[in-house]
This record gives sequence, C-alpha cells and structure tokens, in this order.
Amino acid sequence: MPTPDSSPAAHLIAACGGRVTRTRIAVLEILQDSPRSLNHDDVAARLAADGMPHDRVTLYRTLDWLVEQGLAHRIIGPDRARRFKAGGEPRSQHAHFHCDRCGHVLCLESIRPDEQFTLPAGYQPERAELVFHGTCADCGRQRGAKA
Amino acid sequence: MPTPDSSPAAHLIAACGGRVTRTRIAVLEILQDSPRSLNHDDVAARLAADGMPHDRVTLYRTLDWLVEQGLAHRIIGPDRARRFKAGGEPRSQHAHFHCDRCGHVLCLESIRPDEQFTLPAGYQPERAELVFHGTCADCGRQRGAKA
DNA sequence: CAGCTAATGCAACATTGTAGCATTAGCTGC
DNA sequence: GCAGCTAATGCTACAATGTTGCATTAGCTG
Ligand SMILES: [Mn+2]
Ligand SMILES: [Mn+2]
Ligand SMILES: [Zn+2]
Ligand SMILES: [Zn+2]
Repeated sequence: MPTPDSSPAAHLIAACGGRVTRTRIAVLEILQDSPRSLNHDDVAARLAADGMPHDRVTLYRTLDWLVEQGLAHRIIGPDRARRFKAGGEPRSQHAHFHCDRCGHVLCLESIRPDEQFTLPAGYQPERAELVFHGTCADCGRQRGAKA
Repeated sequence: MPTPDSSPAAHLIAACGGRVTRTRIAVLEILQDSPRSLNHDDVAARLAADGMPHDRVTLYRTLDWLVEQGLAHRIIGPDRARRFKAGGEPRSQHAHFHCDRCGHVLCLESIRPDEQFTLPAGYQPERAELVFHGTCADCGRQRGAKA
C-alpha cells in the first residue's frame, strides 16, 4: 500500500492540504458518481454497499469538510435534511428542483437566481437559493404513461 | 366569559370552522403583530411573556393548523427550523431574506420567483422558494455606523 | 520507521419535530 | 344555563438529524 489511492478524487483531496483517507476518497467518489444530490443516509448506504466502515459522525464531518474545501456543495430540502453533490459552489449558484413524488433533488445548472433580482435598498445579498417543488421529468413520464 | 375573545384574530379562526381557543387566538395575534417571521421558540417566548400556558406539542399543532387554514405561511431556513408569519400563501409566492448576522428572516413581497424562470422540458413546478442570504438593512446600517 | 497530530470511532447530548392517549374545554342543542 | 359530544390540549415517549468531547487510530513528515 503506497498511498491509499491515486484516483482523481484522491488528488483533489490532497490538493486541499488535507489527509487523504479512505473515507474521504470513497465519499467524494460516491458524490461524483451520482447524478443527483445525496443525503447522509444515501451516502452511508453506498459506503456500506462498498464494504466500507462508516461512522455516522465521521460521515457528517467528512461531508462538511468536502463542502468547506469546495469539493462539494450542500442544499437543504423541505424535509430538513441536507443533501450533497460533488462540485463546489461558484460565486453564482444554480437552482434546484425537489420532486414531491420521488423525493429526489436535481440541479438546474442553467438557472442562476442571483443574476435576476433587485432587492430593496439596504439589503446586501451574498448568495441566493432557489428551489422549485413539483414533479420531475421522470415522474411526469411515468404518470403520463400510466394514466 | 361569553366567547373567549372577539378580536379580529378570533373571527378569522371561527371563519375556518375550527374551535376558537385561547392558544389559537394568542398565536395568530403574535404572528400578526410581528413584522418578521418567527420560529417555534420565538412564539413560545411571546406566549410566556403574555402569561399564557404553552405546551411544545400544542404549539407545533397550532402553527401547522394555522398554515393548513391559510391563516399563516411557513418557510424553512438553513438552520433547519421552520419559521411562520401571518397571512396565507397566495398562488404566487414571495421571496425571503435570511440575515446571516442577526438570524432574522424577512419577507420580500415584491419578489416573486415563480414568474421569472423557464425550466427544462418535463419539469412541472408547482411552487418556487427563493431565499437570499446576506446582511439585512438593519445590520448593514449598524455595521456602517460602527466601522 | 518513529513521532506528531489530523482524522476517526464512540458515547452522550442537543434540537426539531411526531405519535399515542388520557384529560380538558369549546361548541351545539335543549 | 347545562349536558353531552368531540376537537383541542397536555403529557410522555419516540424519531430524525446533527453536534460535542474525548480516547484511539492512522496519514504524513523527516
Ligand atoms: Mn446543485
Ligand atoms: Mn413570507
Ligand atoms: Zn420525481
Ligand atoms: Zn440582520
């Protein structure tokens, strides 16, 4: 065992100046492999599937660390649970879509709320969160097919 | 004691077909009197200040009931706590501003996110939540005065 | 490979919200 | 006004999500 891993994920972690641990690599790769955002349980389930040890608290700390380092970003849904996705949060953020039917949260990279609005005088916004709620494309198709 | 109260709040509650209780009246009046949204603790503190009995669970149920009846609306902040404000949620919603400095959440009635954006094909949005984060007008003034 | 310390694992706790059930009190009809 | 019905309340216990403190492990550096 030279270094635990030399995957792209491992390089990203090393570049942040943090220690390159199995957990960090695995969690970052899980986020990178997922097209949609994942909550703690989602990540824990995937870790377990990969036969990785996983402590609840460590997972919280790992995910927070990835966000701090700009390797992931976080959004909070109406179910009060944080969801994570690979990739940092650039100055200008994108909107998200929360499907009421399947519960998934999808990124709408093309929609950037902080470029659209003028706030009342005095307010100094630093970022904007825009979340749509409704039925996602997948669920809309299924529903259409069945009905 | 004829009817507990015949304030405007009591009339609104009666019009919903629910029982007009001290707690409902007090909570609705608290929401109506507040310029900003309040979380459960805020409301509980005001109830206590008014010398009102207040059970945690009853407060949750009362606030949820007011939202159901359209007498209040709710938003969830990044601290994972729900905040409430008097007044229902009309078809078109307004944006909110969460101040990172003082923690207050303010309504931006003039900004209506669901009229602005076109989503990718297939998505069927039913409502949109737009929350700005930054420094509110009050905190901006204080900071300016001090610095 | 030794030593330093960041990262982890574990236990206990905090916050926010729910569920079940016995008791209270608002309303309705008399 | 009062009796009776049941919505609303209060209480207890529980669930979900996240945090703190501290002893142990393991990544890095020399
Ligand atoms: Mn995203
Ligand atoms: Mn509002
Ligand atoms: Zn869906
Ligand atoms: Zn402020």
